Amino acid sequence: MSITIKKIAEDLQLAVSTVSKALRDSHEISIETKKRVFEHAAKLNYLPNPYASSLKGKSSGNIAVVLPEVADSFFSTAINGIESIAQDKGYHVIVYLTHEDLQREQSILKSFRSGRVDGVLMSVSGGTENDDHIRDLCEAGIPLVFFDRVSENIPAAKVVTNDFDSGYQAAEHLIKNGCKRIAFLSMAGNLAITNQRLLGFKKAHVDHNLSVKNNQVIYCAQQESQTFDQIKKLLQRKDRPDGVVGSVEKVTTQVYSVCHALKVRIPRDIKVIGFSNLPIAALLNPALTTITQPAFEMGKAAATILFKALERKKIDLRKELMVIPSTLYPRESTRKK
Amino acid sequence: MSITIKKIAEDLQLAVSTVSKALRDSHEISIETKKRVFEHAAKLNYLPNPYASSLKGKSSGNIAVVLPEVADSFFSTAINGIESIAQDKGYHVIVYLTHEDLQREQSILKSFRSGRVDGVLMSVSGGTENDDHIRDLCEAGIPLVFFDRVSENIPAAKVVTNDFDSGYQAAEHLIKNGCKRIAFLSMAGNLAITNQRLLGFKKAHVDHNLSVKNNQVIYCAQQESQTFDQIKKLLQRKDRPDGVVGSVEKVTTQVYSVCHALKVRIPRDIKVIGFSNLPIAALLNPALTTITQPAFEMGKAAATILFKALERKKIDLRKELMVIPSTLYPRESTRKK
DNA sequence: GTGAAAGCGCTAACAA
DNA sequence: TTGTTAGCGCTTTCAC
Repeated sequence: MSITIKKIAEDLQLAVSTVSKALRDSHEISIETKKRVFEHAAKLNYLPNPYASSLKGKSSGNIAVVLPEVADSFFSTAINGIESIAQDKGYHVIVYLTHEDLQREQSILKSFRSGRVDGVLMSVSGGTENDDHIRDLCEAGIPLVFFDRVSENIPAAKVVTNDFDSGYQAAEHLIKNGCKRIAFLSMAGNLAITNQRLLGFKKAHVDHNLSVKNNQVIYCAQQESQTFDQIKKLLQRKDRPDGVVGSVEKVTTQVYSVCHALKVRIPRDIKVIGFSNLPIAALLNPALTTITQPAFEMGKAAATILFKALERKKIDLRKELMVIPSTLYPRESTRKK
Repeated sequence: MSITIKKIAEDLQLAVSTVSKALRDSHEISIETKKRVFEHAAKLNYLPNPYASSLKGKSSGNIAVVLPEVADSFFSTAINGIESIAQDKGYHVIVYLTHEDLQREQSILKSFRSGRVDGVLMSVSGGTENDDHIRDLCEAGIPLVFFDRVSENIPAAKVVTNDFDSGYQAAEHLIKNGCKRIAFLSMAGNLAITNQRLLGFKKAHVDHNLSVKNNQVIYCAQQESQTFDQIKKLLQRKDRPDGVVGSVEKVTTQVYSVCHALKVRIPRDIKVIGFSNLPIAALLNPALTTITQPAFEMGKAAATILFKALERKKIDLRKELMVIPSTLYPRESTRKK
């Protein structure tokens, strides 16, 4: 069996409580005794049983990261940021994937009320029309920090990028490069993030005296093959758009696939800009103009806020809102001529 | 405070043990009582405290996934596979990143002896020259399943792809398409996986009466910028290779970056094939010929083996070895003419 | 400065 | 079929 405090106590002819205190470097214990305890513990490779401490203490040493998916450059980079902070703090990161499924998200969040995790970082799934489960979690007193995909009406800490501005910039970039009929590829599910981007997109049109027709906004399905078909149909219209904004990475790469399949030339026939964190955007055919989010920083920031709340309870998470701007990288896919 | 068994017992005028048994659907308890307990528990939203059960039971309900990094299509897809199985089994997935750093890997593995996780899935880091820490973990009796990047000499379960064959195929593919001087981009750190691929690569050369000079094999640094410089130097040699095999994804995309920077044309000046799980390989400029590993399946398989071991202890993990073949997708980057 | 003992929430003998 | 009790490993009063 593994080494316990009891074993150390016996070996050293001390009481369990003395060893416990010594290990936590309590001032009640003499230097001498502490030294003996530390040395013996090190020799035996003693590791405290996390469950015993959690049962008493109340803190599990775990945080949850709830994501729609992980095979996406934004999320995998964000995990990196989160993990870097968590490792510093000695916390453990439990990853949960919702696959954009509301039911799964609900049952995952519900399980957090068991105390397995001390706090939650989350990017809501696209299927989340209903956010009672998130509200319940907050009301249960479990610290929650949203990042990227937030649930707007819930009073919790939020780390986002400047979505409205980015949508505006994306549209303006295309307009300045000569586009007149720009399609916006959103995602099904009424996400705040894509809504904000769409609002910015529309505002840019207004400011440049262009109108946005309803059929220029496409709500892409979660399923890849369906999205492909939707985009295909879009590009086969007789009034085919001359520009496209992809509101999330998955959708943007699909535009490329469809263009390749239909032999629609980028940027000549159609210009493409996408929200994406792909490190290889510049290597695509043609190089993809991107709005790139500070994924690593956002992960780090969200984790930092969460730990601040975990350490001293006084912080009011409801008021925390952090906006970290994205960057537009112009590349071949939106070149003017 | 949260709902406990004791609370349920009091409400229902039962003993805690009765409630405990009822909740586990024990046959000792009457249908009637079970029904009352279930209903009341549901009404109160009772969730068992995972620490209390773990303290007793011995099983934590957590598994660890130890990875060099997460921003890599192979690993992020593998996590998907792992998570899908874990969610089925009601297990929680704790992710640990080593960043290819031996020390970090050591301290992470050491922490597992505390019992926080019931089992470990791992892909070893490139810096792992020394594997005592892994051996120690196994000897501590914690079930371990390697996937993809295995430590060959350690007697633990392994899920790999056919690395030797894939290396062979990669080289042969280039040779058949006219390459005479093929470089192999390995990774620093003596990984079994890249070694196997290299051996296959060499064997293909022998079989086609070609020799492999030492300077055709490059051991790329962990640091991106250094790798870039190494590849740059390679492509600036007067006897520049006419083909390149990238043994891991990170290295392969770097070849593209360097070619773009140096205006070396693919496939005309140099043909490129890479081990990669990038879903957008076909969209690169030019479309990248890949050896694609069954990442999702490998993750799933590794998790399945681990859970088999966790459920019935009789399985001998040391003997488990599963080989799932990769697929070569020929694309533009290796086209003959 | 050190030790004895209670108890965190749950499970599993053993009793009734 | 149900209840009593001990104990998992640790922390935390409270005595000594």
